[in-house]
Amino acid sequence: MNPREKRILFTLINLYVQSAEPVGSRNIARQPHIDVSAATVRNTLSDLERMGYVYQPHTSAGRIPTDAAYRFYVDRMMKLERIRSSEKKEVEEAITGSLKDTSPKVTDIVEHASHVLAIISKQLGVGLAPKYELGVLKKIHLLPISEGKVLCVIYMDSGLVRTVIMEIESNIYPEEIERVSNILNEYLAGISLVEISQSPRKFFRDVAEPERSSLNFFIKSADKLFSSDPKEKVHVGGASHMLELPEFRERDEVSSLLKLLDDRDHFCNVLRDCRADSEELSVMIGGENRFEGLQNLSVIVSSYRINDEKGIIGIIGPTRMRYSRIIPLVDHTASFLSGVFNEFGSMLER
Amino acid sequence: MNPREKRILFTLINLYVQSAEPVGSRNIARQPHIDVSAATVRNTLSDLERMGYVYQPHTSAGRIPTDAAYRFYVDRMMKLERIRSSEKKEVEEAITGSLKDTSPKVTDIVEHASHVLAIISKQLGVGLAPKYELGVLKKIHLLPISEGKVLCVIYMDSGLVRTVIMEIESNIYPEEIERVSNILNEYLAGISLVEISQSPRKFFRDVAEPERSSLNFFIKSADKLFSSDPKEKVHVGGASHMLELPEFRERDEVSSLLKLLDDRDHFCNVLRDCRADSEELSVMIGGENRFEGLQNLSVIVSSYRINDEKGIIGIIGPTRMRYSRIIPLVDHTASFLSGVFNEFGSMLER
DNA sequence: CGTTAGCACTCGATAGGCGAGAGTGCTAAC
DNA sequence: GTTAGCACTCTCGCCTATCGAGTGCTAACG
Repeated sequence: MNPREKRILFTLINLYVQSAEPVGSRNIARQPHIDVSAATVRNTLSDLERMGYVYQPHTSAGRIPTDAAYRFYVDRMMKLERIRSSEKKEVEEAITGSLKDTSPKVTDIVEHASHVLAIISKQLGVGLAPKYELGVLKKIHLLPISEGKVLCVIYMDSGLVRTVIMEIESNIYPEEIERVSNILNEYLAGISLVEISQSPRKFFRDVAEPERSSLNFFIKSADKLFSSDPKEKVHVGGASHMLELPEFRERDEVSSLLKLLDDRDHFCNVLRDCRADSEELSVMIGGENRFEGLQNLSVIVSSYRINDEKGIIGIIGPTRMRYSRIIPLVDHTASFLSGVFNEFGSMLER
Repeated sequence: MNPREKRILFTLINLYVQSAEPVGSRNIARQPHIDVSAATVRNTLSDLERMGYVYQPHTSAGRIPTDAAYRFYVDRMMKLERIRSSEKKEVEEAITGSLKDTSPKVTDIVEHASHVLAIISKQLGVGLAPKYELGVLKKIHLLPISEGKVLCVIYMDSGLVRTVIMEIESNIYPEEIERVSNILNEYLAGISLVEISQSPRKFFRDVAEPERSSLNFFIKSADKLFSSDPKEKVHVGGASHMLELPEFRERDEVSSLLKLLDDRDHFCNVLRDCRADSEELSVMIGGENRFEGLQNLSVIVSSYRINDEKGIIGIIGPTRMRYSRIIPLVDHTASFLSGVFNEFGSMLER
C-alpha cells in the first residue's frame, strides 16, 4: 500500500468512525493533507476496494471500511491517544471507591471497573473475575461447624481467601479433622488448585494408615472444593448506551446483542477465547470473533492480575469505534486494577 | 358491569393477549358464548370505553384493554390455569439440579430459578436474593488469619453461613480475640443482624473492663459486618425473548427495557416496592408501577423464604400477558423454592 | 325497548411514482 | 499521473391513490 493509499484509507476510517455513513470521494478530498482531487481519490478508492479494505453498500454510495481496514488501522496506522486526565480520574476513582465498600470482593471491584468503562466509552463494559483455581494454595483450615459439616477456609498465595462448606460423614471426630488439616497443609501448600483437583490422590501416596483413611473424606470432596465455580463471575453492562448508536437501528443487531447478554456462559467462553493468546491487550475486530453474535462488533479486552490469577476487563462495541482512544482507556483500567490488587489483594475476599 | 359487558371484555382480553392487535367488534361477535351481533358488541364496547376499560389507538381501529381492564381481569374474572406438568417438572428440575453444584449458593439457586422462569414464560425472569441481615444470628466465630486480619464466620439461625474478613489493629493477641469471640456469642446470639448493626454498643452495656475495651475493635466494624451488601444480588435474564414480542417493535420500548437492565440498583428498589405489602404473590400492571420504565410492563413476583429471610422471584413482561398461566407458574416456583430452602437451607452458603 | 342490519365515514397501512441528491466510473484533456 | 466533466445508478424522502378494517349512527325489526 503506497503512502497516498494509506493516507486516504486513514482519512476514510476517521470520517466513517465519526459519521457512521458511507464516505464519498469529495468528502475525503476536502480533508487536510489530502491535496489531490476527488477524481484521484476515486481511483485510489477503487484500488483499495480491490485490495479488500473498503466496500460499498451499493453502487453509487460512498465507501465503508472493512474489518481488514480496521485491522490495518489498529496494527499499522493509528497513533494511540493520551488518555484524558478526566477519564483517567474517573476510572481510578471508581476502582478505589469500590475498595471502601463493606468487605469489598474481587468480583465487585471488577464490576465497578467494567461499569465505569461502559459509561466512559458509551459501549458495553465487560469484566470477568479471575479463575481462582489457577492460583496457588497457601494454607487450608478445616473448621467443624455442625454435625456432618465442615467449613473449609482456603488461603491462597495471592492473599485471597475463600470459604466453602463441605459435607462429611457425621462419624468423624474433631480431632480427626484436626489431623487431616495438618496433613493437608503439609502436602498441599504451594500447589495450584487445578493440580490438586485433577488428581488429589497422588499427593498423599506416602501417607500411611491410620491418617490415610481419614483423608478419604477430604479426597472425595476435593474436586468440588478446588474446581472453579460452575458459573464464572462475569459482568456486562451499559447496553442502553449502545442502542443510541446508528448500527443498532436494525432489530437484528439488537437481537444478537441481547442474546449475547442472556447467555453468560457462552459469553465467558467468548472472552476467554479473545484472551487465549497471552499478550496483555487484545483487539478482536468484527469477523475475527468466532462467535456469530459478534460478527459486527469489536472486542477490546485486557487482562489484569492478582498474582497468578488472571482476569479480563474491557469493552465491546461496534467495529466502527475510536480504537485510538478506547485502547489506552482499557489498557489503563487493566493495569490500574492490577496495581490495586497488587497492593490490596490480600485484603479481599473472592 | 353487567354480565354481557363482562363476557365481552373477557373475550376481548383473551383475543388481544393472543394477537397483540386491536380487537374489532366482528371478531368478538364471532367467538363462542357471545351470541349477539357485531352491532351490539359495538354498543357494548362503546360503554366499556366510557368506563375506562378499553381504548382505541385511533378512530376506526379495534379496541385494546387498558390497565384497568387487566386489573379487573386478574382480580375478578380469570380462572387460574393448572400449571402444566411439563413446566412444573422443568422448574423443579432446574432448582433441584442447581443444588448439585459445587458448594451451591443461595444466589445461584435463585438465579437458576429465575432463569427457568424466563425460558418458560419467554419473558424477563427476575430473582432477588434474600436480605440476609433480617435473619437472626446463631453463632459467631473469629479466626485470626494473619497480622491484622480476622476471618469472621457468621452462622445464622437459618443455617446459612457467611464469612467476612475483618481488619483489626495488629496489636491484638489471639487470646484476646478468643475472649471477644466468647463475649459476642454470649450477648448477640438470637439477635437479628439489623438490630446489631444499628446500635452495637447497647448490647454490651454490662460488660466490664478489661473485656470491655477489647470489644472495641469489634464494635468499630460491626456495622460493616452485619449491614447488607451495598449491592443486592439481583438476577435478570431472558431479554432476548422479549424482543420477539410485537410490543417491542418500537425502539423506545427496547430502550427503556435496556435502561432497566443496566441499572440494577434501581431495579432492586422496583422489586422491593412491588413486594412492599406482605401478601404472597403480587401483580403490578402497567401504570401501577411507580418506576417510569415499567409503565408498559407488568410485574408478577412472589416471595420465597429461608426462615426469616425473604427473597423475591418472578417475571416481567408486557401488560398483554397470559396472567392465568403465568401467575400459577410464579407461585409454584416461589413455593417450591421455599420448600427446597426449608429442607436444604442449612447446607447452603450465601 | 333492546337488538340488529345497513351504510357512510375515518384512518392506517401499503404500494407505486417522482424528483432530488449523493456518489460513482469512465473519458478526455491537461 | 492527475484532473475536470459527464452520464449513469441507486437510495431516500415525499406525495398520492387505493384498500380494508373498523367504527358510529340510523332506521327497521321482534
